[in-house]
Amino acid sequence: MGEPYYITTAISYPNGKPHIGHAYEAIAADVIARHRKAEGFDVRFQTGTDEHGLKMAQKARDMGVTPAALAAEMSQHFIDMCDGLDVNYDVFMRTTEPRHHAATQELWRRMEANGDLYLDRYEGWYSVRDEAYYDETELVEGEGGVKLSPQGTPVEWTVEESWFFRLSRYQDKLLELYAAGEFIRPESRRNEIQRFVEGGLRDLSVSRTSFDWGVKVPGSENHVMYVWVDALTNYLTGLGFPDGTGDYARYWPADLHLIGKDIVRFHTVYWPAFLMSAGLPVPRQVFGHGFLLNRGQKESKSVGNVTDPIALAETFGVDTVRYFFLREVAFGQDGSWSPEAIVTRANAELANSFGNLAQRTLSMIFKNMGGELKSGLEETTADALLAGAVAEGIAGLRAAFTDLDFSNGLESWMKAVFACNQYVDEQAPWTLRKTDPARMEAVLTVLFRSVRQLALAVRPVVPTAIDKLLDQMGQPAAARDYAALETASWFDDLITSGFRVAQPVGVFPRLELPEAVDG
RNA sequence: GGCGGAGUAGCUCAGUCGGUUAGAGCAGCGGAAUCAUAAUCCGCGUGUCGGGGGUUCGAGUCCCUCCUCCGCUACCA
Repeated sequence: MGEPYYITTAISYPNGKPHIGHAYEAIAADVIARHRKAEGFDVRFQTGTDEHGLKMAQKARDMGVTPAALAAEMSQHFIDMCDGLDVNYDVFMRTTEPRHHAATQELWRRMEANGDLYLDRYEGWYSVRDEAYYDETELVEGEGGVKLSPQGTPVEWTVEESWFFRLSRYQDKLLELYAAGEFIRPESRRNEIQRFVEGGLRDLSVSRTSFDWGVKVPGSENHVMYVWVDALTNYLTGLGFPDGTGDYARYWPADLHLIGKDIVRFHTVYWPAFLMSAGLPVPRQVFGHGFLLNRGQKESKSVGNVTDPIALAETFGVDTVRYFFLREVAFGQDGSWSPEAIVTRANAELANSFGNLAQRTLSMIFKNMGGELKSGLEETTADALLAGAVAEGIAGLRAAFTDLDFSNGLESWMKAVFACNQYVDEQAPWTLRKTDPARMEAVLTVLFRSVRQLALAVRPVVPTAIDKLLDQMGQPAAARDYAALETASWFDDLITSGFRVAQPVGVFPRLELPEAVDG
């Protein structure tokens, strides 16, 4: 067993179907998980749904179903999305599960035992019609200067009993946490949060009495917990907390919470404060990724450009979408996508450069060597240079991926692919076939080895296609992690096994631009 | 209002501690090759590095100022 590595996505609020942002985060997390597995880590990957709160209760009421039934139905859409995108999680956490209620209540008790919870009054602008509090800044002005909610409903200043968390106590400790290392990434987010905390923290209202669809406050049963206490705790529940042995002991604290930039504050201010209060270790890193923009525009129902990620994957292929998201977008920044951009990128890099390299290599071995590989062929300087270029490209990918810099990692990999195509053209095995057959065999063998290395390297991103390729190359299913890159004997073992390359089948076909893509 | 980020080739972006002719990919143009998914390889960029001012022997890279866009945050109404 390797070193433990625990990664989570944010849990999704399932009051609608998954959108492209959910898919982006899930895919990125999956690639991180697969990369770490390939590097030899003992990976635990958790995702899930956050099913409590007023909106879910309201929606269920509107639909005439119970909140629990609605939650079960909607949660399934997120499970389906993961399945459809090859997102291979270990745990799918649902906050409505009894074990989650138990875990959250235990966290609450520990915060209370530490003297950080107290009962007071929550005051704010409340809309009876919306059953929601609004911040002063959210309010709009109606006729005659009357204050209205963003939905245009009347609001009144309301006072409600609420439990409060002494967030103000944790200012210094949080600032120490930020200063110590890379707790918050990217750096721009860290700066923002740091300023926010430096500006002083107010105690946080952490319970509500205006609805009951949530985790009940221990000893205060007319209160349910504030959504973020409930939601954030899922990261512990999935490990068996409060049982401190087993998975919890092995995987907590989390190595990485991968989240969207919009919820960085909850994960980097409230969450570590809750954990400190409860006497638990805080996660090692929180990474706030950017948003995916549709032709530079945020997707929204009002604009009418909402994309169903499953439909996107069906149109272009799961591997293609995964590759595009990680290759095109600088991780941590917003990125833009369009069908044209996906097709261009996929054709240029996956189909034309790498896919065609694999195809021409395997095809020539099949046709000119009877599919049979040979060892002991003479190596030239050009061969050694190519091997070096491939090794360098792969090392670049691995280092960049460890740093969550996917676009540069894949760029490094592409440089190695380009080097291979240059090598093919310079060596021209189709000419050597007539002039120097032995050299041709050596060249094709070098290419076979290079393609294998490149395939293994990029497998976390495009697992299905790469597995199809590695199958055609006789690579054992059990030896496809990065350790296989260093295995000295694999080539001789392959020859010994009597493997022969068959007529190859392309794994990264060229794409046509579809007529239209929508949900 | 405060804090922070960004503005570099048609497009998307790199440009480390300031240092010789500012780079990559895509697109475009020309050529080579024909093993391969009409894929590949080679060659081709006179860009006001947002505007202006300054420091310096020398600035995309530092300072000031202005413009535009974005993020976080505050407040007034």
